[in-house]
Formats: sequence, structure tokens, C-alpha cells
Amino acid sequence: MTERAYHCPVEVTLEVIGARWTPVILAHLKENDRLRFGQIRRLIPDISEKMLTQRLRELERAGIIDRTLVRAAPAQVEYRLTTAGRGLSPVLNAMWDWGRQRATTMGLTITPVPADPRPGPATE
Amino acid sequence: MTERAYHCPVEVTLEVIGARWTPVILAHLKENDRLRFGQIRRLIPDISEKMLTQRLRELERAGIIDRTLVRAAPAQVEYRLTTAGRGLSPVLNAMWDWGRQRATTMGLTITPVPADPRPGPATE
DNA sequence: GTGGGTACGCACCAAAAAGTGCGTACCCAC
DNA sequence: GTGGGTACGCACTTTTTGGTGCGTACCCAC
Repeated sequence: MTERAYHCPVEVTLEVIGARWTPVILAHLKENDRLRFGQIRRLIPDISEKMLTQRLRELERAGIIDRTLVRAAPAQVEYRLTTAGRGLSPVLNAMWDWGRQRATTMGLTITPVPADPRPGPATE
Repeated sequence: MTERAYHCPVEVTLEVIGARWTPVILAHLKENDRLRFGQIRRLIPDISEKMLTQRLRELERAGIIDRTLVRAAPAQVEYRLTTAGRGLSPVLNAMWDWGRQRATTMGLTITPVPADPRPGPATE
């Protein structure tokens, strides 16, 4: 993650959002404004908790997201994009759009998952 | 690189351009239209030849770039974005712009490198 | 009082990614 | 004829990344 010299602006961008899952996390935060740890985890079923924590810490350090402790007791935190983070919207939007387009032309299916656990009885 | 189910369009995009250096390579191809292997290598001083070859093969298979053998003898090939690849321009532009912005606000320096070896005498 | 949810940190191990060095085949300049 | 540039492929090792499982501290529902 520590690159010394940059020879292209894109390298700078990648140092911030180049790690695995990072743009996905940010895209969800852009879509949902504020999300709790567990919500992000459910929105991205394939990410492990360790990964998610790690990425969130990195983004926090980079000043891209903001962590707020909502409740201390049974820990509850909220993440949201900072102003700097919102500056990434064009990147995230473009990635979102291209992915949708690509899925269509390649016949891929995208199955979104709700951020909150199903409230009703077991859906199986 | 093989992900089965997608839960967000951004995941689809990342499966194509998520590997290390990939967006940098594409950004240079977008800027320069057509580039030879050695030119890309010089434009990205920190990439190894193995890496570059690998990424180029992946992008070729994904239909994002196009490889043309210009001369067989002392092998010379040219890479360029396909139509599908040019569809990534919004993403690449956004990454480029954000990186420049970020470099400015963070006081980072970007030192571009020429694609071709210095032809004249030492420029220093 | 027992289990589940919340949001982690830590340690250990497996897997994937990347670096290094060597070989190729040909051309050209010196 | 010797060395350098062109664009790689291959094998081997190292580094990085990520997964798994365990522990925490507290609350709430049953």
C-alpha cells in the first residue's frame, strides 16, 4: 500500500481505492448515505468480517469515510462518506454504470441483497 | 479472479479492472491510443514485465484491448482499446481527475515518464 | 441463564499474487 | 562477433493477501 513515486494520477487514485472490495464498499455508502457495519456486511455477502474491518480502517485513515459510534453498549457504529469521499462519486458512478452495462451484454446476473435481515419468518 | 455471483454492479467492473495496475495500463492506452509493449513498460516504471504481460493477456481475453503484431522478426506488438474498452473511458477519466485532485490537496508529486527512450543526448 | 446479535482484535495458516532470473529468436549497430 | 533492444514464456521463490476460528463486552429476547 505504500508507493513512493507516482507517474500517473490513476496510481494515486488506486492507492486509495485499489484494494479488494474497496470500491464496492464505497459504492454502497454512496447509495445509502449511512450504513452500520452489519449492514455493509450483509450488502456484500462474500466479504469476511476481517476484510471489511480492514478496509474500513484504511478508508478512515485516508479520510474517505467517517466512523461514528452510535451506541457503546452492544457496539453500534455508523459509517458514511466524508466530503472528500463524496468526491469519489464520479468514479463510483462510472464503475456502477459500466458494471450494469457489462452485466447486460455478458448475460451476467446481479442479485442485490437487502441491508437488513429479512424481518418475516424463514424465507426458505 | 473467478467470482460466481454478483450483488452489485461494481463487483462486475472490478472483475475486469480490479487487478493491480490494470486501470493504469488502460488509462495510458486511452491517452495514447496505441502503444507498444515497451512503451507501456516505460510509462509505468514500477511494473515488472511479467505483470504487464499478465495484465495485457487478461484484458485481451476480456475483450477490452486488442493486440496487433506489427512486426514478427524482433517482435513488435501494438495494443489499443477495443470499442468495449473505450466504454471504460468515463471510469478512467474519473480516476484520472480524482487522482490529480488528490495529489494536489495531499501535496503529492506526479512525475510522468516519456513513452519513448530519450533519443537525443542526455537531457540532464 | 442461554443463546444470538453488535463490532470488532488477534493469531495462525492457506492461497494467491508478484518478483527474479533464465531462455528464446531475431535484428541492428558497432 | 558482441551486445543491446524487442516481447515475451517458464520455473522457482518470496511476499502479500485473505480465511478461519477464538475471545471480548454488552444487551435483549426467550
